[in-house]
Amino acid sequence: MPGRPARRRTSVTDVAAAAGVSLGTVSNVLNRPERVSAATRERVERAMVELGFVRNEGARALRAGQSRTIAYVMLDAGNPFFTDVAQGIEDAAEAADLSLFLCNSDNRPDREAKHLAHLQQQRVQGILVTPVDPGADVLDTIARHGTPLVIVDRIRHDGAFCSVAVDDVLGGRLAVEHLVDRGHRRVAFVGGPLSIGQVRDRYDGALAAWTDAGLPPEDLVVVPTRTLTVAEGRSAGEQLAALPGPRRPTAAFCANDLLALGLLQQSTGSGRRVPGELAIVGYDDIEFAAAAAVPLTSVRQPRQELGAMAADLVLDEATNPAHAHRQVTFTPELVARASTLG
Amino acid sequence: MPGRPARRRTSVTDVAAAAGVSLGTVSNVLNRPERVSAATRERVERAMVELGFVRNEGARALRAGQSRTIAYVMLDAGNPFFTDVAQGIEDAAEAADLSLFLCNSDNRPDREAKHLAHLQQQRVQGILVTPVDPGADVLDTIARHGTPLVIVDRIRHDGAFCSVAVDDVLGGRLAVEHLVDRGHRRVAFVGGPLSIGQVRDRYDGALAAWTDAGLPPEDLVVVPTRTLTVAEGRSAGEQLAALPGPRRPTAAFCANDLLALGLLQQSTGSGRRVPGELAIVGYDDIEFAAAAAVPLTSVRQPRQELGAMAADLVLDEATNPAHAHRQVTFTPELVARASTLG
DNA sequence: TTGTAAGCGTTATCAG
DNA sequence: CTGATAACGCTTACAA
Repeated sequence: MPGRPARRRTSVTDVAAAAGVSLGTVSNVLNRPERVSAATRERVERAMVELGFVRNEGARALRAGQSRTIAYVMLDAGNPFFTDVAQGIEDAAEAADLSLFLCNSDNRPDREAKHLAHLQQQRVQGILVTPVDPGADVLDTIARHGTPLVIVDRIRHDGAFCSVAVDDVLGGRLAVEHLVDRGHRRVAFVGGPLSIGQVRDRYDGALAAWTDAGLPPEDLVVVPTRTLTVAEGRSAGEQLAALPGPRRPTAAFCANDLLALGLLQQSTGSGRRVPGELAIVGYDDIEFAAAAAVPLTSVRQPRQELGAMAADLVLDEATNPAHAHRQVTFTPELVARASTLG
Repeated sequence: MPGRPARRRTSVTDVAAAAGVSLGTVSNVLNRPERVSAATRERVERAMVELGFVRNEGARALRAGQSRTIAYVMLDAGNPFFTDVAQGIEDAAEAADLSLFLCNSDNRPDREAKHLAHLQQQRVQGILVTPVDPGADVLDTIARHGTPLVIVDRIRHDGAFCSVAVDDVLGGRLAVEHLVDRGHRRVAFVGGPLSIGQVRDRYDGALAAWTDAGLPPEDLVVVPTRTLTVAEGRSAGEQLAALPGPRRPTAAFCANDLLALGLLQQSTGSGRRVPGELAIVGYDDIEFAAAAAVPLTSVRQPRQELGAMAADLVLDEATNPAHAHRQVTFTPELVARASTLG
């Protein structure tokens, strides 16, 4: 078995030599084939195949001064919400003939910073990011250095970047209005930490709807969580179960679907009927929400549209000299299912 | 509000001019700082900050002849199994001081091919891929052109690449042995198409265990699916429910967890008790498996280890002249939970 | 210790 | 329509 192919790859020069033309002609075949006679072109193309020529994108970008790549730095690749957003970006990128690279910060600021630095060194055309902290200085630094950057699913209130997000205050409202409509008068808000803008907004919307309905604020019980994960949802369920009967909420609004699924599992697993004894509303409407054993009522965000819009915005910033930053907000929608409709 | 920063970014030359040194010195500050006097170095570093210098990785790689990036082309970013594999790769890559780009083929051969082509044009150090079709010619083409390539979670039987996978025949065995142990004498295998190597192997292992137990092959009923998704799991549930009582299996082994979750949901949703009337075993042990309303018995694959090993293999192929292709196989493990333990 | 110059692979310009 | 040449930003001998 022979070793790997030699270290140096074949270049336009090699192709030119093999085809008996100058390298300018090879470049023309690549970039303006119409300027080359059919015969020559064919000879060059044959040489390319024979030599296994692969264009060096780095050199090309170096010369051109810009690349054909954008990137999305995800907050949590394990959360289906973000992979759906990524899907939307991918489709938009494909339509614009751009390639998309995905990176996962996994909620870690250090990893996020590393990815961002690497991407700007790669001179990608633009960066989409769902940041750990939308206020973080790294983001400004990237933008200041000239790489277009769009914030996805978060808002930066100073308008320093384009951003696309969903109206989470409204989403929180929808969830609680639904529960109030179904007759619940003691409801838990499960989620945290409130320092996350999303969580804060959903809570604010929830509280607004609650008081608008004339209900006492103390009957909207906050069950704080450390993260937005299934495991934390389970432990929230234990906390709820520990409350004395009269103080125990008859419904819970969870800040995302992972929490809701954890809560659902803990509840049914320990014998509480859902929605009979505890109604549950999630947030995001990920695929697993509908697929849960008790299909989950959830607030749906237009995930793919979110991604597609973000892609359009970076592209505009990268190519349109008259670009102005925009904050685009989408409207969420409540999807009622069995977990509240018993 | 001023427009974006000027098109041209500051280069080593600019930094050199600003710091009053030659560009060679700037490069030394970047690459062999010990060769530069402290005073000069500091002057250069200050200039870098002031000018907002960002190293151009494309140019660097061009000159160096190699990049510090590897990539993983995922089969389905929406399947938590693959994001966990990616997590393992990311950790290994970080340890080796490499950056990882993720791409998602979304089960589409055309998208896979596009990503692979783009990556080899980017001259990444190596490519990890879970291919739509491990036998596809594109893979050979990549390798022939000199980019190290490792197949993840699939096997290429001709040994043309390194690969890491899990012993799926054994996994299938474990699942069915467990069910037989629990007394089941009529079992469904839910999964398909059998043209997918994984599915085929799991089925073969299941059948082997079944006949080894002295049970008649026709009592291991195949319920074919078109894809490995939650939706197909649900429709498999409907097919099972439609079978006349005596012909209806008392347990199902699903080719992955998404199918199992769909089946679980359809079953409990239509009033069948799990595991009382139908025991269910999944495959992959994704996080949602344990979090399902009836926690799912599943065959666990060492996902992170799979990813980490794959990263080690590409790295070896990229850097070790004596590299020889290896097929690494991991051993799966059955995790028994409520869905079979009633 | 610092500076100079060549070259990585590509593309665009401009003269033939 | 073709071919020589410069330039993109960086690294690395090698010279000063």
